[in-house]
Amino acid sequence: MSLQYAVLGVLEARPMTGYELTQFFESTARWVWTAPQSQIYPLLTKMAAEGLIAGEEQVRGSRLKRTSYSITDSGLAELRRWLAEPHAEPNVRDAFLLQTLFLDMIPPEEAEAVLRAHVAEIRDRREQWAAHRARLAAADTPLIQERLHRRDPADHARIVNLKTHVFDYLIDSATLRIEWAERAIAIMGVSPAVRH
Amino acid sequence: MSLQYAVLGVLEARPMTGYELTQFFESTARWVWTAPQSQIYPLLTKMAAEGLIAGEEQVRGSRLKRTSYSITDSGLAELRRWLAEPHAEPNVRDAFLLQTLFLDMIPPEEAEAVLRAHVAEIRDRREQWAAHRARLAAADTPLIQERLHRRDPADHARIVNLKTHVFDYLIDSATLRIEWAERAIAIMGVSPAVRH
DNA sequence: CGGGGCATGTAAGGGGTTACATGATTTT
DNA sequence: AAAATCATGTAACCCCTTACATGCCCCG
Repeated sequence: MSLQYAVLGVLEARPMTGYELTQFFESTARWVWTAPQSQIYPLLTKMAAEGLIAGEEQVRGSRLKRTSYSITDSGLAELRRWLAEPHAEPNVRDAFLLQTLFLDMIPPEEAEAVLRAHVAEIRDRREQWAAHRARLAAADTPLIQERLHRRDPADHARIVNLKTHVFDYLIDSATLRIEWAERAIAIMGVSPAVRH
Repeated sequence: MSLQYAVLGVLEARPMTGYELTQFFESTARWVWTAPQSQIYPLLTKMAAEGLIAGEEQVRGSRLKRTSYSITDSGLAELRRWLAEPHAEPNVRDAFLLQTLFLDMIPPEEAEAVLRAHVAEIRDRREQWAAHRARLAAADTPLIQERLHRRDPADHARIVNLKTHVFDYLIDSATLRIEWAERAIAIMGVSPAVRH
């Protein structure tokens, strides 16, 4: 249940409500770990019951209530425990590779269209990762600023570098996949160039 | 439900029993799509009911029964339909990147140990992918031989190239991840070299 | 005759997806 | 006054994981 640790990691920066976490996991965090709203609320209830986070009810307007959750000492300890532990890699389950494996069973033009659609999608993702990487490198997101605020300034560069490095991986892996898919198109033998 | 299409793709090479498919998805195919035995048998029953595959009961010895499943015309058509369709990329959910993102919260030595364990695991996987790639490139697995057998010899090179290309991706992505994790260790600032 | 491989099932539980549902508050 | 946004829930369903369960066949 990694989502739990993603939530703890986010709340380490500052307290948030379920709504804010939902926004976050459907927007920014989406690029490393996605979670829909229907997963967030039950998880917060469960984590609060376990004492990993503490919820404080706030009143907006006259009646509307919202709960702001902050990480507890116990939550921070549990996060640190998880972080220090190596975890087995999940099983490989890549639908796109599976599809490519059998692409010789359909006409080359159709196979090429599938590969091109994939390239377009990965290009989009890469752009968004690159944009976020730039914002992180400049320490220009609200969350990173609040996070750095309570850390030793001597460590700021190291923390920012580590986070941008994660996005570097996402960007580089997208590039690898794009170039790989383009070579796959050549192998399919549609392009006259490779037919020589 | 990609497992269904993985099964169809395998059965296109030759008919197999549930047991053989289980072996296959826990060994060779494991490197692209894993599936445990408990998923295979119910799926085969379901697919046979839908007419995508046809099961033929065989008798081994006096009483032991086993069912050999072959792909039907309808199954082949469904596989081709799926292959020609572009599929949306799944949401990103990478527990290791998540862990790395927060690795500044634990002592550098512990963080380094986590990264090194990861590198070791990916190295193992890369070796096995490379071994399988070599076997594929030489058309030296039983399945690829049976698959090629019923295809136009003019297409053999293209089919083998496409399959080895898939394993090239797995190998290259492992290399990327290893190098990335090693740079992450440098960023953690444990090694005196980077501290200058 | 015992152990390992062949062969097929099922059951419980976790996590994720999609969709439905409700109501208050703020903005236009 | 309507529309957008804030805010929180729930329910059904699918896929996957782990584990338990059963029995036959073949080889040594």
